[in-house]
Amino acid sequence: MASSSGSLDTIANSSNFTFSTHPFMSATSFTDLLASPNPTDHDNDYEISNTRGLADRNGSGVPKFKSIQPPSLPISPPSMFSPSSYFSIPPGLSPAELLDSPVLLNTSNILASPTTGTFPSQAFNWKTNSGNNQQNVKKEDQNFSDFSFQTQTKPNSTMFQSSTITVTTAPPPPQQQQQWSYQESTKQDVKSEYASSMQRFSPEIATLQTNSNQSNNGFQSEYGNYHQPGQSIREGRKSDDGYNWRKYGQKQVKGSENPRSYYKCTYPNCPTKKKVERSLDGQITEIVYKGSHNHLKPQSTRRSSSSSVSSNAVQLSGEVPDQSLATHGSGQMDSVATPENSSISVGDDDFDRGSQKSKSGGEEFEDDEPEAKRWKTEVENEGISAPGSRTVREPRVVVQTTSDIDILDDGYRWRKYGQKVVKGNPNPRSYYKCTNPGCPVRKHVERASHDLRAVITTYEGKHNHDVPAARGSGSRVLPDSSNNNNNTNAAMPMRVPTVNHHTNNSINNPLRNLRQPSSEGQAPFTLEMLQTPGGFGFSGFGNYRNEAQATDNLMSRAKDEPRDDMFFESLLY
DNA sequence: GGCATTTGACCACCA
DNA sequence: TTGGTGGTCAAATGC
Repeated sequence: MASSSGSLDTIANSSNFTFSTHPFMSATSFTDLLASPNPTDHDNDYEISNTRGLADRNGSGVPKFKSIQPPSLPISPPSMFSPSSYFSIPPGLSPAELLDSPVLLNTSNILASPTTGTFPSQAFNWKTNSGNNQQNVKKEDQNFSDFSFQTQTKPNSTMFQSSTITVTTAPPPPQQQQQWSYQESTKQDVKSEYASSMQRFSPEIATLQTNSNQSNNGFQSEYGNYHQPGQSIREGRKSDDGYNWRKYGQKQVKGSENPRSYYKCTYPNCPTKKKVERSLDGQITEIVYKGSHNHLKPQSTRRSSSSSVSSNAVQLSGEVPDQSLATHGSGQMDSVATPENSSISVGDDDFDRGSQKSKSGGEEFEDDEPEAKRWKTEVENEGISAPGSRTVREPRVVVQTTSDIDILDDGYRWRKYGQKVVKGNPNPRSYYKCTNPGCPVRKHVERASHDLRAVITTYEGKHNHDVPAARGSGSRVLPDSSNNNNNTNAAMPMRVPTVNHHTNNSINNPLRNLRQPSSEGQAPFTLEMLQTPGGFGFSGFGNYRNEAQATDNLMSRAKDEPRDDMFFESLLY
């Protein structure tokens, strides 16, 4: 429902953001690229799982929908072949600034869910299957830009990353491909990067940008990282997508001649996994991500090892000693804005849910499928595991739905039941209900109109049940047991007690929220809120005033919320 | 020595 | 209940 409320037309029409025609782009259609004899060269190709219902394959075995570049693809260097060159960025305006620009932010009313980062399904509809590739050409072009605007719904960095997605989605010229292979000489790396980006793009991982400066820094950092001459191949493999992975298994799956490798994120307690399927010639034919990173992307400039990750953790703990922050989301410290990676992992339930939605044929957010089955289902639904269905497949990246997804933000499971743009805020407000039977608790989330980096989460009602046990909770052990005030489930990433019929403004007091989760356990803030232009919450709370302003506005609007809910209730029930 | 990868075995899920 | 399959474990191996 809400996921489909977006309008591509709206996005496209409202878009003031234009793509400059890249020399290569003009020479090669997107579709052509997709049909490239060397699919893996288009590592930027990836497929979003939640487009499953939209994406399809033609009979030729070549996916009709190519991957779009993951939103969080590290900002590429400003080289002439840089993806960013696809954008027409006004002189003197940095990409980050552009992203911060109200123009960009306002170009689309289709915002990702503040909590889940969910985008309207149309947002990823750009790959909608249609009959043939030719038809897709224009659609791709159209949706191409649409997609970039969809990403705008994310906070700054997300938007920026999304923009990157758009860029890389464009047919990369041979030269550019080499440029894109910056991080690794291997095609795999690029794909992985896309996948990783996708991860961050996912709801579970709300990527946020602290400020333009940081953005720029991150830009440069990423750039420098990927051009580290001293990076060893091995290192590159580990950090192909910016995260560190450890291969823990490989299998020859039925129905495919390609071996499937299983990787785990090496970050302690990070549940993220991915499986990579490679063709016999070593080209990646499929990447499926499962779960979301609950940590920062390791500094790629450093050796890709746990040490770099640890450094991030230290940074986090040092600047944000608050446990609530650290536990918000997946139960561990989510990403923190850093010059390199101003992102926060909050949850990628959006993508997951989207995929689930497509799987369930309309029912949103069904997430009861056993985790073990989810991988399988994901693949099967994609039609990629069907024997004989693939010859030379386009590399694909699937953001895997995880059972954890819908509990990441506050420990409870939520079902989205509506979305609406309320007065005073152009940003849509996503409405959620607790999925526990009989539980009256609802919440709605929206981005502040004044500061899209601020997210207002309002809870209503009180949970009449405990925090649901996290599926696969066995691995979800909090790094600090003290975070788990409610020992109902030690594996729970975070418990967020609700407040009895009291509207909680998430950004009422960012500082308070950040440092002190309400005694009532409410988790009014989101990590995104912390990502203010000044790196709020991580860099000295430099932009607190903005937060306060947004809060004021939000507070005044909170009064209308009950009626909004009623509105949806009337519509949906 | 530390870390990642390999690979056979084991486990869980499902039909 | 059982076999097939996918996912994970963990010892061995390599870098």
